[in-house]
Amino acid sequence: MPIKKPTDSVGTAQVILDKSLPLFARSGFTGVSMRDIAKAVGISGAALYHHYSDKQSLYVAAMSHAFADKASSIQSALDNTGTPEQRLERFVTSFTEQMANDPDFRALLQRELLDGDEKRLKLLADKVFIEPFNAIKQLAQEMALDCDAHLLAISMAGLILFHFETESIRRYLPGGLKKHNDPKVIAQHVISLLTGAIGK
Amino acid sequence: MPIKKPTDSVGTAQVILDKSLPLFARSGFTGVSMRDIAKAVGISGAALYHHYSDKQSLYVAAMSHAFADKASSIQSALDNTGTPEQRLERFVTSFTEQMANDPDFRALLQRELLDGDEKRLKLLADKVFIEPFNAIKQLAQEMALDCDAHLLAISMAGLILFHFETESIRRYLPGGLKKHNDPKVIAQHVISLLTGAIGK
DNA sequence: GTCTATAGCCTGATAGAC
DNA sequence: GTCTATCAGGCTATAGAC
Repeated sequence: MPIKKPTDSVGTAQVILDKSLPLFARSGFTGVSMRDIAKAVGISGAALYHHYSDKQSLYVAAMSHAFADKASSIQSALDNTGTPEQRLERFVTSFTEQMANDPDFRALLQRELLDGDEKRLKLLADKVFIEPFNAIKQLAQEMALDCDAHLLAISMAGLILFHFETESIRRYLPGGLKKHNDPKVIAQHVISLLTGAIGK
Repeated sequence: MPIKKPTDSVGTAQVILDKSLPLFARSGFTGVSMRDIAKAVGISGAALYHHYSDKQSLYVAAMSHAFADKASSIQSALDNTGTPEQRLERFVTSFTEQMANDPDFRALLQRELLDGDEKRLKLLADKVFIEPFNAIKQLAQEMALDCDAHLLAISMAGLILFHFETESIRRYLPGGLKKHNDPKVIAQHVISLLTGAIGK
């Protein structure tokens, strides 16, 4: 049971992050105003500045908060037990499921790749992706010794993420079906492709 | 030699599209002001409204213009001569090269996938991607009869595009090298992966 | 910590001269 | 077709009461 603090400022600061994150994910930094966030939180615009010095700080805090949560859950799919094939299957299935369940994270990631400055991208890399990326690289190396592990690790992530990125337009492309948005179907397809079952 | 028009409005309207496109690609719809565009073109803000009724119309016109150009050049890499393997190799090489040479198109595509409304996404699908997508689907079918062609076509495009999407962050990920941004290296990697040379 | 009020700037868009 | 001038409103951020 947490000790009751003399002020409730910490609580509000957290609520601001939680409420602003989906707004930033949906509309981007320039597409969301401090008024929008204040309205979503249920306080006045001026009160936001009691917790964060400016809009940029609020954005970075919201982003860091969201990314810190993801880092550990991605990592959890990467234990070292079993054959490389089993570990690949486990990782792809888990990562696909996690991405499917978090559209806000996906959108925020895409926006950062487009608009993030050096500092924010380095934060994103260090805080979220370096550890799982290294594990995937190692996995990639075990499965394909003669292939550039960095390239393959990127390809693995891209194979999964691109299906979600294109969800909005696949609806208008021939052969697009509901099941193509099912994480189980996507994961199985990616596993087949990566294990060379396709095109051989 | 074109007949000289009594007005030069067509010329200016085109210049506006050409100058505004890189701005929209770099900063997005909400990140660019009509004043920014006017300054880039070299006319006053008010003059823009002589050519386009509002900001949204200008944006859609610029987008359509850029996408119309791309459609034919993507299509040109998809003739039907040679074995499926040769056709795959030719398409991947050409598509990768084209994407590498047009960062504005890539950025605009990513932004539309994030922010495009139904109407714009349908336009993008019909005007740019349906034809090449069908050709890739057919190619995919010939190379992997038991695999969902729609899924595989998306994967092929994703394998290529994701390497460019992550250019900004791969710099901070372990094993990232300059050569990973070379379209020849990327294309060769994707071809290897798709033809099952990796992971088998 | 939160409020109301507001400063100062930038925005999309328009009016009307030339 | 392009200009200058301007409007009405939204924006970030601050001041000061409670």
